[in-house]
Amino acid sequence: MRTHELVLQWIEKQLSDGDLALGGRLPGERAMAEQLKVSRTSVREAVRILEAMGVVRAGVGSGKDAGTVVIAEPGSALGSTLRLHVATRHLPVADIVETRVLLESWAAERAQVGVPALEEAAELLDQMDAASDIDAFLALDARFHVALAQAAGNSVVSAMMASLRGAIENYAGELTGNLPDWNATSDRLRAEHRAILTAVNDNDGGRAAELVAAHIQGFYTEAGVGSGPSPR
Amino acid sequence: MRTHELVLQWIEKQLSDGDLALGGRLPGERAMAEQLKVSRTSVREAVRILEAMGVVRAGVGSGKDAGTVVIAEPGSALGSTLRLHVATRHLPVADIVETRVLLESWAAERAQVGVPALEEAAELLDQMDAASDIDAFLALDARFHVALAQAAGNSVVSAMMASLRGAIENYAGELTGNLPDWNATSDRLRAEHRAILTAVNDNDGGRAAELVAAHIQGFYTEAGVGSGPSPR
DNA sequence: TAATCCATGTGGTTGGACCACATCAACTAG
DNA sequence: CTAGTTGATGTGGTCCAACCACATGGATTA
Repeated sequence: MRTHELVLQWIEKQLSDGDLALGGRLPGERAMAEQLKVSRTSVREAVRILEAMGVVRAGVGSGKDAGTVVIAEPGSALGSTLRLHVATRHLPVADIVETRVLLESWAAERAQVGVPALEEAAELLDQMDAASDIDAFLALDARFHVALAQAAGNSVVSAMMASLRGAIENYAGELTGNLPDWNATSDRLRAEHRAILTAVNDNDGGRAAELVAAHIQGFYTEAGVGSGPSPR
Repeated sequence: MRTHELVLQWIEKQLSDGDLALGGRLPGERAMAEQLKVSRTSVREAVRILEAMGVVRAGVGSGKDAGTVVIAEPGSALGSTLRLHVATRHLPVADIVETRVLLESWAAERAQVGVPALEEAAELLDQMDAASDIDAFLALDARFHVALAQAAGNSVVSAMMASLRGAIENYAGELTGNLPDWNATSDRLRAEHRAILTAVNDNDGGRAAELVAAHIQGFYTEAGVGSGPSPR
């Protein structure tokens, strides 16, 4: 077993045993190295991996944001992983879109009316009406879909949703340039968003799921993805 | 931007541009360090992250298994990430089980008859009949479910399925000790597996999906998970 | 009293050294 | 000429010692 894996094991045990909780701080790199009888290099390699997994965040200096603290951001970590595998052509974009339809439909069908995430989703729609440029619109769009997924109350589904969205984020941004009429498209997307949220708030899960599926597939089909092999 | 992130960016670009393909070898750590004008340490940190993401595999020595090779194993990488987040209590086991039901039901419904994965699944069932100890049974069980998921032809769903299974693998192993009668349980599981595979081969996707959902939920319910808060 | 300076502790980076390992070519003994 | 041995080579794995940038907070000073 390699040295940095030993460090990883030790930290994972601290987490499992509850000795290290969310928001807690890891010992300094030098302290851990001395305690585990390994070099600081190996400790750093382990911390790097945890950072890539979204389990910790490292900050320099001293005070509030300093040190290596335990966080919980599986979404961005999974997103980076998926993005890399998309780059290797091992994961086709079409499969990611299909999976996104699957997860988001499920979430829309089970979204619980009255949770904070739905209120946030409604606010985001208002902001999208006022959004001027495409990038701002897409950023709000991403947050809307994540909020919708959160309303179902399954943190794993939420995390995977966010990661799928993140994995093809740049890709989606490039696609908008190919659309024939962005204004028309954005108007349609806005209307579809409203319809989805209305269906959810009416407790019509089945309809919400159908609308979500059509919404996502519609966008990528219009942009030239979703049917046929991945163009990337 | 930190130095190792620069290296990551460079490698990701090599992958995106196709200069580095699956099965290809990265330049040696010393060569990359010199080329990118960074220290070998930073290069190593980047390689570590890619290794944790299941994008590369590092091997010492020389020859066939030596050097840093591009691979594609998102499943195990995502599994490790999820396992860590379960350790932080951020991802409840119940949510993972629920997500697994979602993905596997979907896959069972869309499994394509005649693909190699289904043949492998059938062979695994035969091996499970001969499995003596619990661990061997569970290992074959895991492979069966992964094979079933692969039959749907969506690599993202397959990878996520494998990762979910891996994230709670140890957990599932511990649970079997709490079962009242393992022999009875394993007989039931075997029968359910046969029924699922039969439904798939009969092109009865709906029934296959129902059977899979009941199969997974049944196991975890019997073992004391799936309802109520996570016990871990 | 208020502004400044510096000691302290954090992660970030570097260069160099050495190790274990696997291969392959050159060499040597038969 | 063949078969076995040996050493050169190149890979990742590990460690060390030093230095940097940064943020804080207490000591010092105007």
